[in-house]
Amino acid sequence: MMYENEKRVADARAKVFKALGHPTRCFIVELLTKKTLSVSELTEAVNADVSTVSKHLSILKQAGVLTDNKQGSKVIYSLVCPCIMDFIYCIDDAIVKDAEKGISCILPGAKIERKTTGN
Amino acid sequence: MMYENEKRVADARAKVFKALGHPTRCFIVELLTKKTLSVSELTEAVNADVSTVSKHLSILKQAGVLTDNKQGSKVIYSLVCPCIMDFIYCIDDAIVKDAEKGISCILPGAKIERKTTGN
DNA sequence: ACAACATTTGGCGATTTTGCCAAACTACCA
DNA sequence: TGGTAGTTTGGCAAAATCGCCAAATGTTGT
Repeated sequence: MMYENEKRVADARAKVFKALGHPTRCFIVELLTKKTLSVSELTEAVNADVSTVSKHLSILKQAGVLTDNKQGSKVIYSLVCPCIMDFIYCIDDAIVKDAEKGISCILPGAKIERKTTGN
Repeated sequence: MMYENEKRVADARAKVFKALGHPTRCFIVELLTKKTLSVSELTEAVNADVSTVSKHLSILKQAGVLTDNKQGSKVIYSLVCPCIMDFIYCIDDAIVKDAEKGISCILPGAKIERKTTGN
């Protein structure tokens, strides 16, 4: 963390990870891989206050994970880069491997369903 | 977020992301792609209090990102799964793409050096 | 212009994270 | 056994995050 550039790179990466580091936000990202959704649709899906969801969306957008698109009075959110999901699957693999090796059972009893390439 | 399993998966994923969601921890992970390092070596590299670094390491270990290995009085940390770095590069790509598209310039002026496959 | 819907923003208490210091603990060595 | 280097843990104050409510803003249709 000595040099400026290192610091900047670490900050930029951490910002993205931090944005994804909340269960609701992870879930939102997953939902958006299937199709674009409005704030109210997302709100219903995640079962939280609209204002809370709006703030989560703002954090994800700020981090560059999502974009929004105004359609009438609705705001439609979508993934900037669907590759983010590949990336989440990579995490899943690591989690599952961990569980198998008994190193640390992060995910007790949960089933992770992984999509095949087609979407 | 309605069903138990969805919640558990989101929690597990978020835990990993959260662990990576701090500049110092991101940097530690990057250092460990090059070679395994002891707590004191890492402490010097990141320029923070030993106790702080130790706690960061504990968080990364708890999340399943790192393992440790006691060698004498030293504790050597290493990446559980080097694939985590591919995954960080994937983030970098997204960041750079963003910057290029001007959607959100997350990383003003920083140069991200990406390793080729050989390490 | 008004009402109804969709979303964002401000604010606030509650909780969590962060980073330093001091103290405890462990392993090695003289 | 005492000393020292390496690491972890406890504690605490400062800072950040979270989630809800209320209020403001924007949009559509009448």
